[in-house]
Amino acid sequence: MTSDAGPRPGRRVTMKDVAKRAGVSQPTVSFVLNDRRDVSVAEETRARVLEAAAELNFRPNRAAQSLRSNRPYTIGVITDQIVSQPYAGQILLGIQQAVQPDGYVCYVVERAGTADTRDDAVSNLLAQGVAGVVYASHGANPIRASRGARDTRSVYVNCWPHVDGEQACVVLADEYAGGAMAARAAFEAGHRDVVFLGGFRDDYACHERERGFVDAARQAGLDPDKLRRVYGGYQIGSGYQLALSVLQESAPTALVCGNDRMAVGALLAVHSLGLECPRDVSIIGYDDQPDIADQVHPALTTVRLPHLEMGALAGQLMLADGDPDPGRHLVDCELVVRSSLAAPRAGA
Amino acid sequence: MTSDAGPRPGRRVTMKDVAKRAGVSQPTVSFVLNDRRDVSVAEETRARVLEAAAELNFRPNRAAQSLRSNRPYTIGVITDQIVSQPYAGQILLGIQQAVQPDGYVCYVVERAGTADTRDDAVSNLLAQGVAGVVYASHGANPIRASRGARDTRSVYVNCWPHVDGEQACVVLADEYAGGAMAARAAFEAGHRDVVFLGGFRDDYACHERERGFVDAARQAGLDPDKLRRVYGGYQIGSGYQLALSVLQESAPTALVCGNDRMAVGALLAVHSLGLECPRDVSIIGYDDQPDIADQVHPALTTVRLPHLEMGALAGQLMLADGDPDPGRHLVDCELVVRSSLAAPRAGA
DNA sequence: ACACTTTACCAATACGTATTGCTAACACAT
DNA sequence: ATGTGTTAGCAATACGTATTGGTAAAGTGT
Repeated sequence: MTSDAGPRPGRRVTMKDVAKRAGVSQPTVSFVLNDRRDVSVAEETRARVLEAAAELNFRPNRAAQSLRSNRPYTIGVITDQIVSQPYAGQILLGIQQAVQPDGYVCYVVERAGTADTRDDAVSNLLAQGVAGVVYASHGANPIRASRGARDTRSVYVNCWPHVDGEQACVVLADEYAGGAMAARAAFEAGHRDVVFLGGFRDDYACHERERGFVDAARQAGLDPDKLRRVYGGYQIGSGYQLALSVLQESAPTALVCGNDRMAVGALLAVHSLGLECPRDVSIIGYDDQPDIADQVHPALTTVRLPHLEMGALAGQLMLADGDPDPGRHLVDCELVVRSSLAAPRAGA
Repeated sequence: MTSDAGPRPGRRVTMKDVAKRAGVSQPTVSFVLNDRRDVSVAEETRARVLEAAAELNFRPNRAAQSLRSNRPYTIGVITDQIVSQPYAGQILLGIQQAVQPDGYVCYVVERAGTADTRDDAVSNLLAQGVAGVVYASHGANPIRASRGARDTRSVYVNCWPHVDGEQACVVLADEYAGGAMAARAAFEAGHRDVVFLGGFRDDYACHERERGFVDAARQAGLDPDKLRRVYGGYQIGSGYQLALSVLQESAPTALVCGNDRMAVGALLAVHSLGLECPRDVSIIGYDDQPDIADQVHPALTTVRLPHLEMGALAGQLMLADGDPDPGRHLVDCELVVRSSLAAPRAGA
């Protein structure tokens, strides 16, 4: 008969139930389960408590914990259009995996819509009493912290506070290194006439990647100013048009694109001009967007953005003791080699 | 001096603070704020309480509420790869918008990874004590409810329980009507030789859409068995290959695709054969995937999946009194007309 | 003036956990 | 035997809210 306990059956198991079963008091159970080594519990008692808790499948009531210790086991995640972007989930997943071992869960709020509904959502979130807020955006950019959230612990992923407070904790991809990586791949494959198809010119990511491109060109012994650099809008259509005009104007052997969607557009443009990739033109993307980069023909050589890792880092920073480590934390990108990049033809 | 209250400054405002300011007891505050009309409170007192609460910007402590009333203001959302899919956010957003007015909050758990980490995540979620769980998947399919969640109120979005319990509450897009809608658009534009480029053949969505396609053909006075129907895998590459072989074999004037990515693949195939869309071949997608359907050239005529509405419905069902209304709740899709569909050339 | 109902409010308590004293028992040295 | 320190454990309490069971005052009908 292992089932002597079974309290009021509809209720969840509480510490009191565990205490009764182990023949100790409720505080003792609390001490044991929280591994409070500063208060002494006999080893044998500890074992009995742990066993009882396991047998009853005890789960602490987070509401009671939060109430008592005034520490909510909840992290707010405020996103931009990010939720509607495919890589958004990666960041979220990274955060979750980082905080889950400590029993934390994420409350996700999309700040789409009007400013009103957004502030509603955020204040709803703060009303719940979160341990902190992670701001995550779809593209690295400044973001306005919600009013009322100024005194809340905050971590910014892929964005940063709009005001000039240097103490903000910011997690970013190392876009400069990523841009250099993409460009270097082209140069090392032997390309000399490489065009940079950037995204929004004012964009942080675009700017950094271009810096990387320029420095990589220099390192390859080329004059960056001789290489064309054009700008568009991160969409398939933009990539299509930019590539079309670039290819009609001259005959570069490689295109380094602002992201994978632009690369797909470039691919369409190459096809529509009767050329072939990578035989006539190599194409390099950015993002490693799932179901896109690896699915087009030819599959894209691209730079993977470390969204999972960025989320994980944000989660760790959020849980760290004291204020989250201020400053910019850069996470490395990774070159993903597929078939859209090849050596230029001998004649080129 | 409006600031006579300010209790211990670091603390959140509680009902006691409001009570003191309004000159009443804490229970009275509770009655007023919860609009408990069954207990009587003088109109004048009620007003005083409301004013005090507003002045102090009182927010109820959800942890305390949950503890006392044994009702967690929390809904668990368990997703599949959905978080890494672009439309996932739409479902989530829909749920949130539906439950937010009631003060509920969503905990999102991605069940990616091994079965172990998944069960960990889910049990973590249940340990928090959620009011219910919404299962959301990226493609309509059966899903195995997590063990330990069997007695929890559940709503399934875009999926259904793996076991044959008829009492499950399921929210699905009306894929049959959507498929018919897509096909009808082609037939009504004048196309006769239309090919169905399906996704996974065993897939629920593919099956339903094909049923819609067949019935729409019949209604258009065509013999469905004369129309080719081929199957692939919902990816760009699959659409590319299917379209390529279909177009090389005969000359259909329209392709009805399993989703937008397959449609993009089909577009690539059309281009690579030196044809033009929609002049030579019309293409119809499915999903209305953001940044894809509206960005390719030509922009895709497609069927929008009502993810936002499905999420909202799931949220409503979750909050309904009593058990969630069992059965399949179908949500309508919507035809989105863009330029990839045109009338067939006169000669065709 | 009396009983009875209604109105308006409050004191007390419960929810499950974490923490702060306190007590009892024992070990050890004086 | 006495003091001192350590170990092991529990009783009591606090967190903020919702609910139960009162009580005092006012109103109503005779």
